[in-house]
Amino acid sequence: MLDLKLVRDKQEEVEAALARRNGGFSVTELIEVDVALRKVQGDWERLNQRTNEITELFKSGKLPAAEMSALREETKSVKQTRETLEASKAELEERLSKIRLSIPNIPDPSVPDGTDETCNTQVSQWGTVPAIANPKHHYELGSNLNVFDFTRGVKLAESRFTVLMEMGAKIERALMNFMLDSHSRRGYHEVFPPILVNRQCMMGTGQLPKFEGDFYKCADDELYLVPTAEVPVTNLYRDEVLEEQDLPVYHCAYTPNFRREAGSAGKDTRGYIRQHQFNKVELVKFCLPEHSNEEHEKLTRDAELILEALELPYRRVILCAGDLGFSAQKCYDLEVWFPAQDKYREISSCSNFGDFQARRANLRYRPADGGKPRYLHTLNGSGLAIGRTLAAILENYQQPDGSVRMPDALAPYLNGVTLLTPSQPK
RNA sequence: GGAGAGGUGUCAGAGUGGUCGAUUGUGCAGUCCUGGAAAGACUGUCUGCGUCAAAAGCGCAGCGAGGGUUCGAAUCCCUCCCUCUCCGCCA
Repeated sequence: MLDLKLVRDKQEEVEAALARRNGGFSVTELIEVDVALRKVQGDWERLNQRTNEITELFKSGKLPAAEMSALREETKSVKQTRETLEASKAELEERLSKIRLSIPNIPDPSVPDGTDETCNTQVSQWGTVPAIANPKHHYELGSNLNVFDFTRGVKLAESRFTVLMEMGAKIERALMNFMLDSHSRRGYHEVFPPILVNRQCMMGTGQLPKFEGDFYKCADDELYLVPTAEVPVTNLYRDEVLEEQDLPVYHCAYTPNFRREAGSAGKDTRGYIRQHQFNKVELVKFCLPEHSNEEHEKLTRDAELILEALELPYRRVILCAGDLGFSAQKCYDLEVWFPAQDKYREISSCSNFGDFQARRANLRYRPADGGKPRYLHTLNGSGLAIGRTLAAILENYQQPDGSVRMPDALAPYLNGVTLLTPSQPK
């Protein structure tokens, strides 16, 4: 949610910044409604003032009977006018909040121009792409190694659900623990939040109201399956005021994630890359506004360290303004190398939201000097998407005979298993 | 799921329908006192919106949420939500 005062004072700058996104957002209607609302509110407040005056007169004690009934009459008419005003006030407020909730965040000045993902630019690159002759896809390798059972996943749910079998299940669990342990060592406090969250949470981080159809929702309860741990973890401190000295706050969390939209693109119809349900370890930060850029770099670095520990080649790209997510003001994607696809694929997305989510979720901190509460800044990033990590390991660590080595970093988590071979018993 | 209790300011906890943004205690900040601290004394200490260049000031709103009664509601009535306790059912 944008700062209304900023929009009022710097309409043209805001509009120009929003124009860098796709979709042509305008704030003219917002301004109109805001002006109208403030006028109605002023009128309404003056009526309240009069009502309060009349109440005072009654309180003072003995009023002549004639005056009392005159005042009663006046209150009646004031009440009528007020009801009319209240109706339009409510309508304007509704419109205003609807508009505000549907306008995305302003791209940071350091975000490059561009219309879509083809305009994203590489910032850095790590590792060397392995030389593999005729690399197999992760889903071929994984099926042969009894890591994935795609067919039964569909039987149990529907397409884009997969059963992890045997070592598949174990590696997934190992990755989860490895990631959480690594981040914990770097100061991220681990939490394990509810997987179902209420509507307010989804509004707070910006998933709703705009993308209603993208999520799984309970039929009989106002609850949603989380599309990312970002939602519950960012909402941990919703409607709270943190102390400045407690900032920054770092959290890491594992959750499964559920996304309906995952199938709509028609991409990655095979394999384990794009599922309706997938596991992820998420990093979330709350910090002072003046530190969020620096914290963003550090957070992205913390996600990269997981890829480096697993020795997976990757690159960092900065998203152009047109590809930026709704709530983000700046975002780096980490893309891991997939040999069989012969390209880098997204495995982490690290965003700085500025105060956009903080306004929606009412996340504030009390300055150390005791001043008024201010909105803090929120950030998050995948650290990492576990399923894609598993897929990337299969492809990058594959051997010519169809077996797959395991990354050294996972050794403590795999009970000594260092190699997956097709002959492995079921 | 059944029965009961309750939702007020950092917390605890008052509040005959008007004098309540709200007693008091506690916490916090400042001043005094002290060699220093504790204790004690005093003062201050909620948030949002509007007005204003800004601050002060002023106005409006807020006692879980939403309605109703009334000249006037934290206080009365209705609906909803949430929390707690006991029972049941379970992991």
